[in-house]
Amino acid sequence: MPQISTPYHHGDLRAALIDAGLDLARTGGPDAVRVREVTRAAGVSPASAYRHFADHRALLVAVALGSQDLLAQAMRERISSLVADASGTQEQAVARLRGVGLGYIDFALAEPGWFALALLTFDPAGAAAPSVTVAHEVPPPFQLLIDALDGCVTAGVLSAEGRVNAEWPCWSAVHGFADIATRGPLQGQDAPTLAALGVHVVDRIVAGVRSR
Amino acid sequence: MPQISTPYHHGDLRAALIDAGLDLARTGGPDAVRVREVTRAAGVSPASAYRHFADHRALLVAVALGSQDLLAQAMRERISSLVADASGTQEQAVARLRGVGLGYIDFALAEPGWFALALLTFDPAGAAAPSVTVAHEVPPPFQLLIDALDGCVTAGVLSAEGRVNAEWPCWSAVHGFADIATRGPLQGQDAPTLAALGVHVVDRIVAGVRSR
DNA sequence: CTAGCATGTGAACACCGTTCACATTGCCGA
DNA sequence: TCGGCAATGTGAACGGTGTTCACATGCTAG
Repeated sequence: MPQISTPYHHGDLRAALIDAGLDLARTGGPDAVRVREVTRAAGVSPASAYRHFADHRALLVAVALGSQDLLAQAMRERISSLVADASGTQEQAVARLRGVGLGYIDFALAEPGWFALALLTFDPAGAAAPSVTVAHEVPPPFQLLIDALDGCVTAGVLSAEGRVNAEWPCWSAVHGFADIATRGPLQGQDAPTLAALGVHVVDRIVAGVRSR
Repeated sequence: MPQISTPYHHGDLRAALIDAGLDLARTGGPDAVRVREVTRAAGVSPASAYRHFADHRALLVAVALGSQDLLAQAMRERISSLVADASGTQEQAVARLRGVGLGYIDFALAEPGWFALALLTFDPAGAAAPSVTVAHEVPPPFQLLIDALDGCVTAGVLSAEGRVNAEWPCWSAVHGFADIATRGPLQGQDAPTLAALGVHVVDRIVAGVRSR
């Protein structure tokens, strides 16, 4: 975690506030990360948060970046086991593409609170870029998708023509399903059903992108 | 609009509050429909809202149902011009399916505030079913998708095997793109680009569902 | 050792959702 | 016709929120 300010009175507030925010968001979603609750959980005064964050939105974005890291980490672990498998590159490439989508969906189903919070990170209006240029220029989860699609091109399962703008159908389908399953009409369905539907969605969109 | 209570003092508050809520939500999204603001816009005391709605959530759901109707209406108008076209039933069926998806996307892009509000309707935890059984059992926009897919089966462009659970890939892709374009990284992109990407997403998911 | 500054605090303000006793108004039966 | 009743609207209040500001505290550079 990029931490510049040296610990003074507390030790490292800012980090402690972000951790408390992650705890609250895990069960309560984005609405649960409130200035007063977070500072209360950290055993500190509400006003102290404003020494480290400009306002409530800045705190929210900081916690959201944390949950986005968790999402990216879960996706990487999901596909790491596949890359170790040294089978044919064609199958491997599409397996990685599927793994990216399924990792995204699995994380959303397993941690809906964190997932809903991570979505705030994709909103450019909210993610204030600190001064110059920064990491998080393109969100890590999205970068994993781009890499997987590029891998499909080099492996020959996707033509150069089929590659252009392929990110959006893929991300749309996977993200849309995660949203529907998490906050929409599929909410509360049993886990096996949701997992099966998730696989179905990924299979259909991969087929659609390849059919070109 | 289902309106049971007879107008007493005001004329028809409830309806006036819902209208005011729609006005506020159009520019400000779901967060803008607040009890105090809505009653203020209607020129009435904040407490008066509680004669017609149990709490803030109930008011929000009522306004969301209104915006959902607007969404369904926009989608119907989008496909109505296609049904008039008496060409081959195969092309007609897939054109209707595409029209449903594009109507959904176009509405989201044209009215992001209303669209974000309409999403609340798909959440079963929020849409309180008044007593027995009701309309809105399955949301009208979703019903349009189901009908379009069934039409593809009868027209022969979709096998019975390919039809099962086809709603979810379709809705996921279209809804996911609408969400990404509205609140995500595509937010603020110019309209022609978004429209072209929307067409691309719809084309890919339709191809994916047909390829089975 | 001391001056200065980063950090944490307590109280206050405005806004929000919500409740409650009370005022107003239309309707319906005697 | 008229009186009462129930439905509707009101003003003030309570607890919660984000946010600010003067003030207290304690590390650290010189």
